[in-house]
Amino acid sequence: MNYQNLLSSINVTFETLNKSEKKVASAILADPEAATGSSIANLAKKAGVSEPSVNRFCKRFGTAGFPDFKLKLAQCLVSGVKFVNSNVQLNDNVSKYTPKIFDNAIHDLVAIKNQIDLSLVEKVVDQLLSARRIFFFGLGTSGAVARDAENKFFRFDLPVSFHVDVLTMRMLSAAAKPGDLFFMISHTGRTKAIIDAADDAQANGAKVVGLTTPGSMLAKKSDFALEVSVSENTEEYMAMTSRIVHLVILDVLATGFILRKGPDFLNHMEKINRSLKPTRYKNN
Amino acid sequence: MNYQNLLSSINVTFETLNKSEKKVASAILADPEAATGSSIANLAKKAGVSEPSVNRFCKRFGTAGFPDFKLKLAQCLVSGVKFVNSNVQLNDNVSKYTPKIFDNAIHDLVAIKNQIDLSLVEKVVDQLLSARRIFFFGLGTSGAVARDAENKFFRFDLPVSFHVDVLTMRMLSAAAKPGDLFFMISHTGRTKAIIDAADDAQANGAKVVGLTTPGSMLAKKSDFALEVSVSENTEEYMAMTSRIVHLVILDVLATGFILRKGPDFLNHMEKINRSLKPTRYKNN
DNA sequence: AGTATTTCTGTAATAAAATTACATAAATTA
DNA sequence: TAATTTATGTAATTTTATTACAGAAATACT
Repeated sequence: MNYQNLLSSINVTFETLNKSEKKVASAILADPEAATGSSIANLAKKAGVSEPSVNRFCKRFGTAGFPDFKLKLAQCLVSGVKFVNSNVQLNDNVSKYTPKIFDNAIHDLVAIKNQIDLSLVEKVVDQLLSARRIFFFGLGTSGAVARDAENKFFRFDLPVSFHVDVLTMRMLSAAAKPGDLFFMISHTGRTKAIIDAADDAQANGAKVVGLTTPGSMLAKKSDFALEVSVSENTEEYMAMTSRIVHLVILDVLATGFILRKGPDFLNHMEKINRSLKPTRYKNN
Repeated sequence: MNYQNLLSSINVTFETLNKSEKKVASAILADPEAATGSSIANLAKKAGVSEPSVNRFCKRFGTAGFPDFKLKLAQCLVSGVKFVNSNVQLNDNVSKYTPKIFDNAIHDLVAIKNQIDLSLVEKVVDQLLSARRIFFFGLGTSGAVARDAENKFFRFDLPVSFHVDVLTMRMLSAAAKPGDLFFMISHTGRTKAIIDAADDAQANGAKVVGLTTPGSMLAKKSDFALEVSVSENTEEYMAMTSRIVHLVILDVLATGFILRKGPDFLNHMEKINRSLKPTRYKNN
């Protein structure tokens, strides 16, 4: 259990709590700030339970006891992220929905940061380093992510391309060869065109990396599945946080790539950055 | 006294402290993390002073007492630790650079969440609602953002398009009309093609929204400047957090748009979501 | 220098807070 | 319905923090 999302842990597990624990949870969620300042007796009274119930509650959430719980709660509040009730409501005004949208993104980033399989990251970096060619495939929202990925990775002196056209995807995967890397981006992991392309690519001896939801079809198929689970309901009004997380994971992979290439490689990167100078007006 | 920099307060005022207070300060500064976890007796022992001395020390720094002091110290560590040393180093391994990349993105999102001008958000939503046509312009990384924006806004039954081609940009801005909205995305805010297009569009009576760095050329020119400042040095190893923030801001705008349209509009959205069903395999 | 005064610091008592052990109550299962 | 498990509270204990006060150290003043 990580202190960064203590509040959201409480929120998420709320339904699994028993009666008195729910009372404690409600009391804390109602005013987390206040909870960090009050004594166990006070909070117990507010929640309408006994002091040991509060204590047990704290331990259930992986803290040493009440004082430790308060400490970690206080820390999780400082990051400015309140996960309580962060779903957008129909009657929200701008000062309500704006922080919620941010909080959702922040929340998911924190969650994935703590969940991400580091050895898998390394393996994927290995694949990127050794690939003969790299294809980023994505449709819809993930198409924008694929484009961003290409925009990042082409700088690495790699034969890389992104594709958002299902016919091109079919042709490329049908013509795949060992050494090719197909980097499939799909939030649902059920997009037919992507799944079919993954099948074809693998049948031809190419490797498939999937950036998708845990346990999805694509995740199961992929040689390397980067699984990203985002909070529920964030898609209701179209604020997809999954793509945000996908982009950051691609940043991580790109960073891993550069670091493995060593300091000399930075010259190459610098050359590319310099090339943009004439496209920009001077400052002021 | 601000708790956010309790640690630095201790540091700054160190010389003005008396003997036993200095001992306490040293003990805390030596290992602040440990201090947040220890009891007053423990810390007193470690510092070589009596317990009331520790207590007095805490009060001197504007806290209610030792527990309160620990709480605030813990909070200041959360924000402090993150900003220190969150830049990727050349010798970082995967377990070091991965959280740093995430932290950078999280940090910037938190910062912008607290800085964003809500009335400006509303104004831009107004513009989006009333625009005759909407164009998203962006190049390079911002091209992917523009693509993502289009992917979001076309669902709103709007004449919206995104462009990453400078010739097309020129032509569109040259042919702009009052009522058109040009949504310019540029991290640097100095990209010639974008600036030129903004000039042309405005000359033709169209409105320009800029999503860019504070005080940039584009920011100054824009009728509505959504200014996003991200932490320095994040671009060194190419983990651009600005585009992440840009995407989230576009989410905010999209959300504002939907909410203003009211509940009936959700049917329209639902229709679009349903349309994707045949493109996906069934779950399992 | 020596006394007075202020400031500092620790001891010991007190108060507050948290935890534990245990017993009873509630819920679940057989 | 009885047996068993799980949940919860009471009361005792332990830990922790604070306060009041007194003695020590430092400073200021004759």
